[in-house]
Amino acid sequence: MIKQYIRNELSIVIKKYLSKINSLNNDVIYFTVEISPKNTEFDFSTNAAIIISKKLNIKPKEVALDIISIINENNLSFINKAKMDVNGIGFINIKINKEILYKELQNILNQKNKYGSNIIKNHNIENILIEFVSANPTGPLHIGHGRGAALGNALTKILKHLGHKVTKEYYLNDVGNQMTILAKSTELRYRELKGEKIIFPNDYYQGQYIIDIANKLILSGKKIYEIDFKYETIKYILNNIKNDLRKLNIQFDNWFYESSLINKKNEVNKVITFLYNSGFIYIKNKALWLSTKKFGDDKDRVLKKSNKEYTYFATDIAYHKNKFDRGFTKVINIWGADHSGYIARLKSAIQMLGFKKTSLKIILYQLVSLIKNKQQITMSTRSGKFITLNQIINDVGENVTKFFFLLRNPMSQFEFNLELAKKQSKENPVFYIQYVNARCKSIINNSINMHNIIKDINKINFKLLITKEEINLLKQLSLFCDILKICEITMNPNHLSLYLIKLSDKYHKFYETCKVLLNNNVPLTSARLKLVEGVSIIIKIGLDLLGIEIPNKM
RNA sequence: GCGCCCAUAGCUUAAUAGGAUAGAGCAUUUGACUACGAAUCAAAAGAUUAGAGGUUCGAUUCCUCUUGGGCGCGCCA
Repeated sequence: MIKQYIRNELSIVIKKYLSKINSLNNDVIYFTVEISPKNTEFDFSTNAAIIISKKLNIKPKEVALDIISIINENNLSFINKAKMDVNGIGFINIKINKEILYKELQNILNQKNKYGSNIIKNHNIENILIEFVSANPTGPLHIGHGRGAALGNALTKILKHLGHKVTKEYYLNDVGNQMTILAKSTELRYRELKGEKIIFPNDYYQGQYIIDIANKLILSGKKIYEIDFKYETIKYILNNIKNDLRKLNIQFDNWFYESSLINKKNEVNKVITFLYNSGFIYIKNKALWLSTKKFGDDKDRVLKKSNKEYTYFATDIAYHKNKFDRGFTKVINIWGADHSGYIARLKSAIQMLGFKKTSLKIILYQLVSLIKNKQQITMSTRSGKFITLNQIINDVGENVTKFFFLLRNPMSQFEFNLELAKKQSKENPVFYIQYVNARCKSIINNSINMHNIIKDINKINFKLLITKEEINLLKQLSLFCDILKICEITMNPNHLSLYLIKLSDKYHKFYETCKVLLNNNVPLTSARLKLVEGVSIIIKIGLDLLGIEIPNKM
């Protein structure tokens, strides 16, 4: 939390400054706390003076000098001293008290895998529903679903760790045309296998898995009139989807069936009535239209078709009302970019229902294309041409697959090059990080044979950790919680991945220069051992939050 | 045609609300295992941030245009 500490302390200093110059400015000031550029003796820098100078119309240099003198005159707990940047732009360079680094390491050692949890203040805790994957049960998961799955899973873990209440949900579209076509596809394949001559239409599901299902049904010995093709097909496909997710070690708290909104409670009807009474619905060409344009959509949308059927959109509104009615304060949807055009209408609808626009957060990720043998393969379930997620996991492993996604910004398009992924798997950053833990554990194991090692944290002299490599490592450790906060703000776990790589880098450098187990220096050995233990704890928490397993040996 | 998104080193990419000299990894070149695991470390080289304007103390980031790519524009789901 080191950046947060510094930020808090700076806020106090700024208040002092503002009262000193009799400013009545009460605006919230957003300033950055950055790691200082290389080749300075300072640890962090802030642009606070520049930001303030803009608001008050004073020269940044003057503001900076005033703030710096307040910092240097007072005895602060986190900031040791401050100085103006070399070019005199108005940046304030900050040197921290090393004590806070040692203190933070002690926090890590005391709290172990709970470190960083519950740093959210009570009134900021949200009850979050996060919906992801939600692939239609019309075929196996492919690589694109894997990206959504990895993202949702990691984000959930991070938000939970920070102290939010999070529920993971999979929305299952088990209604509509596509289901009818799916059932008929299986039935046709079944009859084909029974020896009938059939013509298999082009717009039916072409995949091999449909034939597999039909085969299974034949083996069951049931007569054709005894078989519920829709039920059996969905059951089979769903089972496969669950298996794939299990392989990635991803479990959902809820499987929400679209049909449940229509069959039992008729929630769709209720929502439409409500919207109608609120005056948001009109009739045109014998269909019911929702005036989503009023809330920023490109055009109005149909809720009930002229043939009396509901549209997908109508049930989706009911679904989202259902989410909020269950008491969730924040609803997160993770969608592929092909759904981007759908955001405006859904946001319109939830506002009509009286919910805040911001309580629904939609995270888009760009679609994944796959390169195999230098050929690009686009994913299409209907045509049956795709590489399944299962194949990828088998080829490159579940940890590498997940990390491959989590290392990148979700908004960047990326081509999953199968050959490259396999080739790189040996030099993959995952192993770089995991190797840190292996080295940590190895040292800790070897230390068992040493005598007089101090184990009581309170008796260890952490001030012995003074080399450049030790300090850099300690600093990196103390940034962990700041990174988690950034992941929360940006809703993007890739900052954590990058942080772990950076931490690994600092650790390997430390490992090369600072021998831990020294026969002639028990106090230093003990202190360094605790540092190693701290690193191991953070690596373990971090990888766990990303959903990646960590072996003690490799 | 309209809308959303993307473009950074040969390749894969980073940059938290506009901050200082744009960070990494792979590949290339060089050096380090008689110190806790060399799946590592040290070093070299590699960038006009697609192009052109604009906004300002300051732009990869914001605005406009151009080029190249992805996705979406149903009474489908």
